[in-house]
Amino acid sequence: MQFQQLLYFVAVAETRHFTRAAERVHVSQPSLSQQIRALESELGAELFSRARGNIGLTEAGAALLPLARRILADADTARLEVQELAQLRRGRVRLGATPSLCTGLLPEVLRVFHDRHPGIRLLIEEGGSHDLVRQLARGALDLALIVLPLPPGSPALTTVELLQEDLVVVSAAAGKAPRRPVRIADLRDQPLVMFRHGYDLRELTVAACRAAGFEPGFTVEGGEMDAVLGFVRAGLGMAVVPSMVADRAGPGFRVTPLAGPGLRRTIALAHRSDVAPPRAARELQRVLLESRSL
Amino acid sequence: MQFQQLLYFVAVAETRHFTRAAERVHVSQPSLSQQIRALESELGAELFSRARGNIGLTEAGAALLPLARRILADADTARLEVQELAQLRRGRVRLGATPSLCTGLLPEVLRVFHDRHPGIRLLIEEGGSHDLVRQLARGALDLALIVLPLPPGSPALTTVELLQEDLVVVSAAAGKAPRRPVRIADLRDQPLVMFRHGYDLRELTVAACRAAGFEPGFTVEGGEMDAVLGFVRAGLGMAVVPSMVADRAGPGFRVTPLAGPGLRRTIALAHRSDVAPPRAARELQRVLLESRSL
DNA sequence: ATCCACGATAGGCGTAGCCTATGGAGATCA
DNA sequence: TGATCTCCATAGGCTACGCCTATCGTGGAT
Repeated sequence: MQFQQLLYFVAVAETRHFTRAAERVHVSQPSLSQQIRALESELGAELFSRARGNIGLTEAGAALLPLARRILADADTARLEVQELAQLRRGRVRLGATPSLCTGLLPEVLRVFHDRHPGIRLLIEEGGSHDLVRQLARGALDLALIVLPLPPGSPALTTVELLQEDLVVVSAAAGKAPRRPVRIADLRDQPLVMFRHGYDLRELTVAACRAAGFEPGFTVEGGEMDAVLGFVRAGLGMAVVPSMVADRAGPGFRVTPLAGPGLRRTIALAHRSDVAPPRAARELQRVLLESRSL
Repeated sequence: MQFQQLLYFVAVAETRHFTRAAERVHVSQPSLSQQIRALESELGAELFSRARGNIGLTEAGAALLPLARRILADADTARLEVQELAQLRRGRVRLGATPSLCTGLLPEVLRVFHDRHPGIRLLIEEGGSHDLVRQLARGALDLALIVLPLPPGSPALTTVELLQEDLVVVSAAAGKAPRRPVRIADLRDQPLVMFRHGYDLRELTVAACRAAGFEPGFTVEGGEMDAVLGFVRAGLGMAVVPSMVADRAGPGFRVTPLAGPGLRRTIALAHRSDVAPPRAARELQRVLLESRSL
């Protein structure tokens, strides 16, 4: 049984005419006749009663017709569905990102992407780089924005550097924070507000303090980015955050750059190396990389 | 898109393994790979993520899978249905027969047929030969038991002689009917009970009387075979009926053969010449012809 | 480092499906 | 009745596709 045989069969059943059916399906009449014969022979029953000038369905033909129609319709549906997925009219992308990027970079980029491909659902997984890497490997994410370098022992991921961001110190506008760049060492004995475990920023900041020779102390600890900023504005202490976040934090903050080499972190796009990401994920990756040059 | 491509696709989706899928569908692994590629290329999307040792469906593949399954299931159903029809496990025969045959020949033959093919519905149309011929031509009947010769101007029908039956005179057992064969001419001035219009027996009997030089008169006229026999038994008159019917009529009747050439009629099976009857009808025809030799 | 498992690639073969040309059998009309 | 027309079936040839075997390439395991 072949699709074109069913197609020809339906055409003959509907036109009650071999020649006209052949025209309708764009094959020569003998080819159509031959295929109908082949179908009949395979099924072991005549499908049409071939009376001169009055072609009609046999019982077997009548039984086959609705099934043939449904099979052809399903095949069309299949083509359409897959095409829509391929053409980004439908689908989804599962994107992982660190909390700071979720508030900083993503909103604008996702808006652009959504405007271009309104049919694609965007599923955002907010988490630390470490968790994101694991989820990528598991196939639970298509794409993730992570902080380089990858933790040691990571599965095979392909990464593309997206941007580097400087870390800055934010404090309450009414506070006593200096305006000139500060060194990490200057943070010794300063009240600090710190993110919950899981934020790469936490590990990075703590490591920097230790490198400068002191163990930081936290007046408040835990909470997401917004909470931390709130604590800072309330005067509970300072915090080290990406400059991008600090810039958007609004009034009530004093932003102080870090002196010397400062602190930077490299944000990269990552996906599994062994599997090409879905079409929609590749497109989102493109949009993300494109956003870099804006 | 081809059926075997969908079959291979489902096999790979279910085994998550090209080599094992190839074994399952009994083709070589390269052939299967090639067909999957062809399908992917036609649909314009990858269907599988080919990670080492972990073949998985892409979104497109996931969208296709249920449709592919349904298409294949429908194809199987189609094969099965048509085969059941062809193998006489299902279906119907529309058989036309004259009233006398319905009561005489048919019950036994239909019982035999039904025992052999319990899935076939038997639709019996009782009517005069003339009507039956018209219904055959219209395609409303597959097969009919008619009286030969065909009326002039009949459409193209193929007939097979089935049997010849003698006509006899039945009368009430208590009546004065002679026991020796009678001639048609002897029926002059005898009270006759006659079938309704439409019975071929009526035309035949009346024609025979006229040929013998008289116009028959009827004491009762109309009614089906059973009614006529009832009138005869009640002593209302005699009737000319097929010997087969007379034999089964039971007690209360005297059966008198007709002398000389007598009256015979030829019963034949008829079907349209331009269309082969359905499988089930051909089978019924076979059983009918077979019954002749019993 | 070597081997193994597994999917991809290459090349050859047979046939299935399509084409054009033609046959043959009912309808139709002069 | 015969000529023509219509329409499906048949014949023969060509191409392309699907299948095969043999081999390669590459990750993962020993």
